[in-house]
This record gives sequence, structure tokens and C-alpha cells, in this order.
Amino acid sequence: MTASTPGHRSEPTHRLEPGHARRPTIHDVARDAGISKTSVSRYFGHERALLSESMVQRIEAAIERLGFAPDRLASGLRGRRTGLIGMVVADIRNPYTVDMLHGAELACREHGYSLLVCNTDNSDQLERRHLEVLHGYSIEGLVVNTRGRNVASLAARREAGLPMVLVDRHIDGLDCDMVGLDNEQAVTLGVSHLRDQGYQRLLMVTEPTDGISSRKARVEVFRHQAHAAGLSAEVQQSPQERIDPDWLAATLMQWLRAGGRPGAIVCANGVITLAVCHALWALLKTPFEQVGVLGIDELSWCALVGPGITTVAQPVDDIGYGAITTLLNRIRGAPGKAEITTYTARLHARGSTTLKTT
Amino acid sequence: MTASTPGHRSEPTHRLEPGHARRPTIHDVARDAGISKTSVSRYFGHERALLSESMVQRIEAAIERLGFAPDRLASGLRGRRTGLIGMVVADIRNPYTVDMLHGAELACREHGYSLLVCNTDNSDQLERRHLEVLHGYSIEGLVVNTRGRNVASLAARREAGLPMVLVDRHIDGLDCDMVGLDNEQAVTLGVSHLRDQGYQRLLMVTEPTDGISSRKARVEVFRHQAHAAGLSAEVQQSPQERIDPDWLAATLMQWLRAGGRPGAIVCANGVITLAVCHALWALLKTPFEQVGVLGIDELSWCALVGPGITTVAQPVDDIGYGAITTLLNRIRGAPGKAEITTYTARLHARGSTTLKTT
DNA sequence: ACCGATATTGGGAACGTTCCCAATACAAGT
DNA sequence: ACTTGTATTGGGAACGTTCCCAATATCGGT
Repeated sequence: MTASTPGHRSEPTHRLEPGHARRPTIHDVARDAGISKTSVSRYFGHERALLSESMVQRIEAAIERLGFAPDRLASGLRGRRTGLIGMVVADIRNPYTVDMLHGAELACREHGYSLLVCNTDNSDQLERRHLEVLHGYSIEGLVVNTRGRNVASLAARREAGLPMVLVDRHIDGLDCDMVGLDNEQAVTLGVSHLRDQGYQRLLMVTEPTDGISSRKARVEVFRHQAHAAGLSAEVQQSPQERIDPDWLAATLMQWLRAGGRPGAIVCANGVITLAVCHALWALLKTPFEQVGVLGIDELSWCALVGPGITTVAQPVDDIGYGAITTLLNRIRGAPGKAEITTYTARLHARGSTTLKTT
Repeated sequence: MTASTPGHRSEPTHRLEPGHARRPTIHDVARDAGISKTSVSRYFGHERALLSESMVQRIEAAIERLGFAPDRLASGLRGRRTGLIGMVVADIRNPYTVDMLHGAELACREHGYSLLVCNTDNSDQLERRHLEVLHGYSIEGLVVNTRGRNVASLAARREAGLPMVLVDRHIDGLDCDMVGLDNEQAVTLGVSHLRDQGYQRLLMVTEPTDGISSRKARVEVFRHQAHAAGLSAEVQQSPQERIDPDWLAATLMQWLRAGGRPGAIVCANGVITLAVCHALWALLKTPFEQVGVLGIDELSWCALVGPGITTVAQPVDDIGYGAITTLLNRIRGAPGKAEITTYTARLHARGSTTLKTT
């Protein structure tokens, strides 16, 4: 049996575990520098201006000596700032999401924030679960890119004062900033390119628009612009969020058979572009000689497939970066109504929209 | 003008802001249920077995009434469990990283952990910065997939007792579990496929191997297996981590010109496959009729390019999932030496490795 | 009826910060 | 000299948990 000292302070166990040396605290720094912990706290907070020159130097020396780094959890507990931003995305494997995440991560890094990334795999239930988890970590702000079926949960957090930014899609009933593509401009760019190339029949393929604003906008603008350009236009929505290859094959085949005048397919986003390419590949020997293809969203491999796939590229990286910028402004207390920030798309014209006059 | 201005203020600001109702604490629940906070804490901790049936019911009712959710920061501060896992990746836009992240996120979700994702964009300095940040959040474990140039920083955390798992690549001097591909099996699979198809000259293209174990292993096994199969083998390393298209074009051209016997290019990973395809596309009219191509890493578009690109696919999703599983075991205190877990690859044979007898 | 187990429960003291307020120092104004 | 002000600095009480230890209740066994 150990003969422990009679004092009422027993030694904390974790100090005894190998390699688990207690990390220095603000207190240790203060003692080492011969000052009060408040001053050390001020050094790391936004009140460094209050400190005298000699104080700053002594603090820095002590920090250096002890290898001190502040505990963000403790700091987040007492103060308001956790430095944590939540990001809820519907599909982390979607190229759009990846690029957006890349931009967002960069912006966070530049401003001293860290990203708590949550993937819902398109499940509404998982989205709710993730929102609860993020709430538990007292995130300072939230970036949302999901189907928007949980308006209630989101609105609750929003009204509780949580800064929030939607990416790509607006959600009805959520008074909240949004950052995304100028769908009007993007689709118009695509359709007029197809018209200029001489296509006369257009088909847009998309996932179910449900309530998703960007999808609805693309369909709407597509119909309107095609009509204005005197082109016949058809829209096919997948019955499921996840594209069924059989459905797609049947749909495309039917549209192709009905042909006569030269036609082109407009893919509403990158995921659709991939699915359509796979379908055409299975259906036709030489797809792009019989039908034009234009995709919204640039993908790394678009130049490689057949004669190259024409795309309307959105600056996804910038959108992710912009989402964080917008969010940080709100976190810092920027007042005013919810704002919508849109970015413009650029056309990458390639062989898939060169009309072959057979 | 707004009534709320940041700055000095006698009243705590956040209680006045609209919608900033103080969130309920464990204390509130206890009072509402007429019991002590300790019991409520036990309910959420791993000591629910201690509680009587009636106690559990009263707690649950109170939680329901108040909409209580525990504060993870506070809980992490006093206890050891933060529920946070750090993930440091070299390139978040690499398809490998994305799939790995997907698997890891799933595993975390299933076990009640959350991921703090850090992208270093291949910068050693950023990696160090990120490690410091993660340390500040008292992460319970760390998943690392980087170049491994910061052995010192990593080893320090490791020796301080931080559970850690490396993904894809082992780092010398870091006594730490690793999860990745069975490179021996994967490359052997690829090379024997090429031999069976009748190719006689092989070229492997890779980024600089530096100290990266998986790259070194692939090169080594490639050389060995090609030799064993009686094939001529050459390896070209990009001078930079980021592939320079001009360098690649020149390198490939030189190798192609030196030809005679039918040759095939082995791309050491997905990023290389993309670059090689772009290069061949620019160089040759009908690339795959003149040279075979095989890529390590399956990519969504491999079936679409030319006659389809043959790949050796690694189960990246499983690797990410496995990394978290391994990490959690260590977090729970699994003892023993560092272990290496490898997954086996599968061949996707496509047209790019069908030898054309001209 | 008493003693010692064995279940439950509760009361505080941590955890490492930030924030409020008070205290000190020195210069300037009257 | 006596306020008044303006920089600095420090002390202690939060923040919302978990953990240690003590308290109470229950139950056999003697």
C-alpha cells in the first residue's frame, strides 16, 4: 500500500500514465513568467493591445520555454469562440462537393477556423443527427449543402442565432445567406452554344428537382431559353436521387429514336454527365456522332472522353471559399437581410457539341 | 441603426440578442427531474447501469421536456473524451482521399465520433500548423495521409500518447499503425495482366517517391515483377509532386519513340492516370492503338475513355473505414506493437490493355 | 437488533479558459 | 495637494461537464 500524504488533494491519475505528461496551461505560463493568468489570456485573445511591451516579451518567452498551446475546448466553453465551423453535405463523393470543400477548407485555414465535416449520404435522418452533433460542439457557424428536407431543424438553429450559409441551393422557409451559381447565366450560356452549333432538339436530364432550387432553376431557364431560341426542349427527371442506369438507358433510347432533327443532351450537373456518358457508351457505338452532349460542371476527365465533352464550368472552389467568407461576416456580426451571392459560369467548348452533318 | 453594437457592455450581450435563449444544462435537467446533476451525467456517460429504472425514466422525461443536449466541449474539458478525430490529408481533391474520407466519415458516424478534416495541399508547413490546431482541440486520435516530412511533429504527438493511424503510406521512424493497399499483390496483378496480354515493354510513371512507402513499394515490385516476367521495365519519376504536362509529354514521347516491341504504361495512381491520359491525348491521334495503359486506382470515368482504361482497383472506402476502426481500437486502449493492415486489389480489365497486332 | 455488504444517489471540486470588476500606477488638470 | 483620467495588471467567479468520495437505503446473515 502506498503511504500517501494525508493532504486532501490526491494526485490526478492521468499524470501517472506513461507519456501522458500534463500539458502546460495558461496558469503554468503565468507562473513561469511571474505574471497573472489574465494577462496570458489577453495575449491569446483579441486584447493584445492592452499589454505592455515587456509583458508581451515575457509571455512569449514563457510560452516558448513551456511549449504552451491554448486549449480550444476550454476557451470555447467560457468564451463564445470555438473556432469550429460545421459543414453538412449531401454527398461527399460528388466532385462538386469535393471542390467546394477544398475552397472552404482554405478559407477556414486562413481565418483560424476548423471544419467539422458531416456527410449525410442523402439521408434526411442522418442530416438531423449531424445537426444535433454539431450543435453539441457549439459550432460558430454552419455551411449546408443538402436536399433541404429538414427545414424545421435548420430553421430552429437559424432562429437560435446560429450563422448559416447555404451552398448551391436555396431552401424555402430558411432566412439565410446563400452562395451559388448564377444558373440563369450558366444555362443560357449552354443553350445558346448549342443553338449556335446548330442543334435543334434539346433534352435536359436531371435528378428529381424536389424542392431543390438550383435544379428547379436550371430546368426552368432551360425550358425558357430553348423556347426563346426556337428549339424543341424536353426535360427528363430521374425518379430517384440515385440514377438508375436502366431508367436512363430507356429514357435516352426513347428520345434518340424519336429524333429527326439533330439533338443534344444537356446534363444538369456532373453526376448526370457521368451517368449519361455511361449510358450512351452502352447504347451507341459512336455516341457523339449521333448526339451532342453538354454538361453543367467541369470534370477532370471531360477532355478525354470521345472528342471531349463540352461543359459549362462553375467556379466551385470560389463558391466554397465565398461561402466561408460570407459565414465569417455573419459570425462577426454583419447585420442585414439574407443575401444571395452568385458566381458566373464559363463555357468549355469541346467536340461533343460539334454537329456532324451526316 | 441596430441596437446591438460590439464592445464594452455591462449586460452579457448574448443573453439579450434575440433567439439566444440560454441552452439547458445538465443542471436544468436535474432540477426539472428533481434529482442531482451527477445522475444526469451518468445517464449520458457510460454508467447508465448504475441508475435505477425510475431514475432513467425521470431523466428521459426531463430531457425530452427541455430539449437538452449535452455540451461536448465541457464534457471534453473535464473528461478525456472529446469525440473528435483529426484527419490530415495531403490533397483533399485526390479521388483516393475523397473515397477514403467517405469511408472514414461513415465509421466515425457509426461510433459517435466527428471528423476534423485538415487539408495540407502538400505543404509540410501547413501540415505542422494543422497538427498544432488539432492538438488544441484535444482530438482523441489522428488519421494521417501526407508526405511524412514532419516525422518529428508526428512522433512527438505519438509519444505523448496520441493514438494515430497512417493511411496508404508508412512513415519511417513513426511507431504507428498503418492501413493501406497490398502493393505487392496489386502491382503483381497489374504486371501479370500486361504480360498475359502480350506487352513486352513496360513503363511506370509516378510522382517522386521521396520517402513515401507506397510509391517506393509499387516501383520496386513493378521492377521485380517485370523482370521476373521477362519484360523490359522502365520507371519515370516526375521531378515535382505536381505533374508538369510538358515533362510528361516529353518523357512519354521519348519512351514511345524508343519502341519496337509492344509497350504499355503503368500509372502508379489515379492522379498519374489522369495526367497520362491527358498527355497521350495531346500526343497521339489514337493513343490506345499504339500503347497499352493500366492505372492503379479505379476512377469513375475509366470505362469511358477510349476503349476503357484497365485499372487495378483498391477498396479505398474500406481502407478509410478500416483506418478509423483501427484507430478506435487504440483509443479504447488496445495494447501491442504497431500493426499493418493491407487490403487486396481487384483487376478491371478493359480495352486499354488489349494489344492491337498491327 | 446489529454489522457489513451492495446497490444507488448526491455534493462538491476539478478541467483550462474568458470575462467582469477592482486595484494599482503614473501623468495631467485644477 | 487633490481630484480625474488613462493606461495596465490581477483576482476570482463563471462556463457545463466528469470524477472522487461520502451518504443513504436496502438486504441478508448472525
